[in-house]
Amino acid sequence: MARILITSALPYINGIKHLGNLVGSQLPADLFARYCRARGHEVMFICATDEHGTPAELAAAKAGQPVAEYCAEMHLVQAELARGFRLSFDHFGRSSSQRNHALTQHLAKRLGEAGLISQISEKQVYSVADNRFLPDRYIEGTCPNCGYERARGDQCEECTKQLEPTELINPRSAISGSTDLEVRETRHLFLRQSTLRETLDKWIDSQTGWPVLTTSIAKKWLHDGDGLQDRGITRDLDWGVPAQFEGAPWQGMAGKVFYVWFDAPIEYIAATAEWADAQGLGDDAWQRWWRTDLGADDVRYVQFMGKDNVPFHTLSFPATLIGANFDGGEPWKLVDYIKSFNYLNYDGGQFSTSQGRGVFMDQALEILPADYWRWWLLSHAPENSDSEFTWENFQASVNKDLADVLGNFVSRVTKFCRSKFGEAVPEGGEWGAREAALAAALEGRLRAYEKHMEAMEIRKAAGELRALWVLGNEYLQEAAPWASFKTEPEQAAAQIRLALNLIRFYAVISQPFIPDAAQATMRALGCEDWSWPEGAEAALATMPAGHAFSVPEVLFAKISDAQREDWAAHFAGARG
RNA sequence: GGGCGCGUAGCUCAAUGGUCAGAGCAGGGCGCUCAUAACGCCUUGGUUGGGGGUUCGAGUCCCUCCGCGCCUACCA
Repeated sequence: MARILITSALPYINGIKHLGNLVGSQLPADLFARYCRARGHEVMFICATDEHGTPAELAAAKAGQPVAEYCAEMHLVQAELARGFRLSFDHFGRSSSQRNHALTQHLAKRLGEAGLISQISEKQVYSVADNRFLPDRYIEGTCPNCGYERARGDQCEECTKQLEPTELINPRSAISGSTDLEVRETRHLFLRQSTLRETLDKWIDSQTGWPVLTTSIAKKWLHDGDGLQDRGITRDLDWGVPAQFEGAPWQGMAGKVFYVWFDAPIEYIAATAEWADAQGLGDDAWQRWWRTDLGADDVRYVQFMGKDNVPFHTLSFPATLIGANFDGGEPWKLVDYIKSFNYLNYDGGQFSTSQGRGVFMDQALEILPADYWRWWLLSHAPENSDSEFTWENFQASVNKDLADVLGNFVSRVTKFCRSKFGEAVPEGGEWGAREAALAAALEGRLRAYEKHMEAMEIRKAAGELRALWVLGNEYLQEAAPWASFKTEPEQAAAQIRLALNLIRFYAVISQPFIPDAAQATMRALGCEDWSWPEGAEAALATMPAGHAFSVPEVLFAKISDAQREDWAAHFAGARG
């Protein structure tokens, strides 16, 4: 048994996430967590909402709510959707928690003591009407290069030229449209991660088997241009972790908060502390996952995220943890493996939150149960390149894989048994060569499935799982119990006894992908033995003759052409 | 502009430099009748984006061209 710490990138608080977000971090993390638990490992699976930053404040303002209230509500909404998709977090925290406030300030203080924090004064655009400093992209104006009138302060989307906000002609606030802008001086804390460049470089080099996507992005940031740059870790905002606090090794930061990308990853740790609090446990309960001097030395830590999050997880967060251990006093657990994902596109374009294009988590659950989405998304996870969602492909995959191959197998076996032997595992007969061959084939594919799951090769694992389902149909076709029943009912009984146990076998191994269907199947079988099959032969004898079961409801109803067309039209345009 | 990646069957995707480039779906044929008109077997389909090179051997390595995507440090 191993101890495995799993974190999913934190979903941002300002709205409901779409399926592209889901498949890029939370869903594959859940798959892995469920698999690890099923194999008997001790798992800590952590996620949280990322609640700080300008977009959260603006979303709250738009909703006419105080930001704290808005975040509290949206956190509940996201937590409910996570439950809807059966995301099995041990704790779903909030980056605005007291635990995160305390830990963020603690780590910042340690970094200050290590000499890794500097103060830099810089000029930023301030909007008088909005009463706030504006991030570059919240300033709009005419592009000095191409004349596009809605160019953003960081880059013109029309001609792709990178800009400084002060270069824009007729600049205005993208929030209010106000042109009452001025350049003001402001001081901020910077994380001197440039001094850790070599350390980070060596650390990344020492990792083996990381996805190319992960290492190439990290290397780019480490070596591009002048190399890794120091990064501002504070902002002029109200909502967040105050950068000025008792015992801080600096002055003059009153009214400022830490930048979200400083405090968000720290929330992985803080959320584990929130978990311990919720369980009524002491600090040692979470420290044994995060401090290698306090029990975490045998922990394997795996992170899941979309490619846009890679720089923060390969560089700034490790820099924070390494820096905080400058004197060897606080050895924090660093990540062992980063599984990163490309993007999922929607029917020829991108999912778009602003344009309401694509399917969002709440809408998805309104039209179909979670398992349908879990299966399609995971079996098409964008591991090697961006992948694409189309309704035709979704309908075809779900109908064929779930309804025909798996669902119909359960149906044909249980109904045949009910009509010929009644609703109990039949007795009599013996295994023959065909049954032994099936057991061997199942075991071979099961080992391959396990290998892919352990390597987090998600699409390959899904393919192997499907192939395992197919073996059942092949066996049934060859064994033909409907024929043997007429001549040798004992033989048919042995075949069906095996087939019923095979259904349980499928429920157990499929549970990480389709937990609800697995539950429903086990309930119908009246079986509570979820033990992972070590040997196929023994696993196929779990339910003995005489064990009562019932025929389950149809596990997966098919998606009709009419439904598909309806949804395709409905989700093409604006949300709602 | 710079960097990274991708381009393989109608579709979605596989293939440590090494048999005839594979699988699922879709298409075609046959079989079965337990089952959600489901299942099984067989089968059609490719100049691996174009061109050049290295090699005994290239989907894979190098160069070049075409097309697409992502990142480029103040969105998170």
